[in-house]
Amino acid sequence: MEKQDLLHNKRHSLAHVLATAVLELYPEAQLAIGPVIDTGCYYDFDNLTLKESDLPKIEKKMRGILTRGGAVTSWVLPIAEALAKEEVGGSIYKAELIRDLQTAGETEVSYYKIGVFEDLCKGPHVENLSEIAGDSFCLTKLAGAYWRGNEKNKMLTRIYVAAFDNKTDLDAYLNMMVEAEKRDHRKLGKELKLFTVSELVGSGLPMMQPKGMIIRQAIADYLWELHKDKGYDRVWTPHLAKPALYETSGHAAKFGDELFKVQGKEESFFLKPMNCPHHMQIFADNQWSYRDLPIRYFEPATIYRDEKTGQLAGLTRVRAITQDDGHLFCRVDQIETEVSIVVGVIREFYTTMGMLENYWVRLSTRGDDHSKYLGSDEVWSLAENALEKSAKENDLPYRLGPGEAAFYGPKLDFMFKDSIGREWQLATIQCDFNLPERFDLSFVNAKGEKERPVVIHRAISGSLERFMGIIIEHFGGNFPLWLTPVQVKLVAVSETHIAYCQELANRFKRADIRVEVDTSNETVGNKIRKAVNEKVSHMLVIGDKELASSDLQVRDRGSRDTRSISYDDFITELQDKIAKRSLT
RNA sequence: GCCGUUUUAGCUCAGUGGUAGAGCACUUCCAUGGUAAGGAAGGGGUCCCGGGUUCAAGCCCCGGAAACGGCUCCA
Repeated sequence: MEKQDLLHNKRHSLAHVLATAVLELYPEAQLAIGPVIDTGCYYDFDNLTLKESDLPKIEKKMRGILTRGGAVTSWVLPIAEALAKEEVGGSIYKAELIRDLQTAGETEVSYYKIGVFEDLCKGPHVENLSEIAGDSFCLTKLAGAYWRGNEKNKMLTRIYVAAFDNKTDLDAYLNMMVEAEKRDHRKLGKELKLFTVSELVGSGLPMMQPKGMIIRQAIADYLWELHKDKGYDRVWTPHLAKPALYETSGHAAKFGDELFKVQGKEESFFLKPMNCPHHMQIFADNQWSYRDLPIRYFEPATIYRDEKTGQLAGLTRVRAITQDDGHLFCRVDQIETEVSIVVGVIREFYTTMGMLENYWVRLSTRGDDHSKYLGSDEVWSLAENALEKSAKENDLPYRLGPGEAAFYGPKLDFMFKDSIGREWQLATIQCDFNLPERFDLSFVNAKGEKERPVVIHRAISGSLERFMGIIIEHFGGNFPLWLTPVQVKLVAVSETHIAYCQELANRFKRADIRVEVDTSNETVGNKIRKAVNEKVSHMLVIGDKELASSDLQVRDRGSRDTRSISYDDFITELQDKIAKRSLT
């Protein structure tokens, strides 16, 4: 048997062992479902109220069951018989699963018996529980989870198990989690003073500290630089609009709960939850000829969404979101060219960030439930086909994502991996025939008739806040030079060297290098330690030796040694790296 | 929003119903230093908020907020 399959079986059997342990300790618990996941397995229970402090005794019970060991046996029951058995036994969740299998055309189902515990299960499992090492797993977390993942259903109690082949693999996994925690953007954001959250300001409303703003602005500037020679125009839109705007667009009906309402003296407004309707009004205030198209608007714009409190998180899920938003108004025959231009920008941006490796693209289409979407079937196939064709022409590694479309149109969603392999949905290109219809947008075609433009919605970084959170973790706080808040730190050995440090700092500043001088009344060792912890790109300790020498002694981030370089060469090196947005 | 956990000094955290603590940071003084923590003194508290129990609450109970781990959602 393949090693992977064996691990899968161990995890699967562990889910059953977990269920056995829970039933032994809490006989009234009702079983729902217990599948295998990437890092182990989980089991969902109803009629079970647990605290995290209950997990150790469940874990202990599981080890006891493994120690007793026992062969695993299985058999098959006709589906009607199985259903009757579960219904008589009062297992409502198992009965529901069986009824679904019945509807799907199954005629029989299998059962597995592990020790004394029987469960409906399609298998496969280990042959004997003795195959599972008692120290190869641990219970990691307790969570609520809706039955069948549907919010309308009852919330069950879920216990997660981390499970691997052996203790070494388990420890490696747990260790990786600890490493991931070290680069958590919330932790680094605090340590490096990049951003701040204030309970007084509000939940989901982080603020940029000066050092965080340097990074954010560098990204925003770069994004505009990537667009300015590609026919884009900058626009600006206010942060409020009358409800009628979103009633027209359909956002009010779709996202009503999540729009912030602003009450004026006489009128009420919504804080804008997105920019497309505003941009469409800018487009609409012109008489466009087909010769003018495409029209391309770009605006890094802050929008506001009243997200449910439980889903707010650091910078990655906030209530004030700054999108690097752009809307292209074009003819149908221009879609592919425009998509290609955007794909080019995306590739360039993510190459610079060192994230283009192993990316993939989801062609997000309409799901089966068409009531969730605007517009006719014809228009949707037109849009979906246009995007698929563009994906093929641009050699995008794409897969279909049914049900993942926006309510007004299909999308190409770009999924990138960060430096520790986590995947993020970032850039997006969306093809929209519906909002132009709703806003009655038009241009005059070659025949002198009014024609409806297509709108392509696109974002490269997605949101500046979220993207910042992601690159903080991607770089682990060790930003490439062009993004580093402090590019050069000067450490004065003693008071007598401060004047020279200031003079040197001014020369760096004139060369557009971000420099800081540590003049504090501390030992040199302590000042060096602080500079290292701040993750500055380059550090120069300035004392008598440097005063006497024409060369600089530079200590680069990540190195414990210094190198000797002339002032001019150093400046050239820095300016060159910054201009190229070099990753190293 | 739902399930679970957490909330004590600027930061990281200890504190077991009986006078509010440590390390780092900060201020002052001494030390004038050479590539990851020099020494001393000092200042700093709405123990998340609101109720309750108790002679007495940071600690126990109830309600709420926020953060975190999940679930759900994500234009």
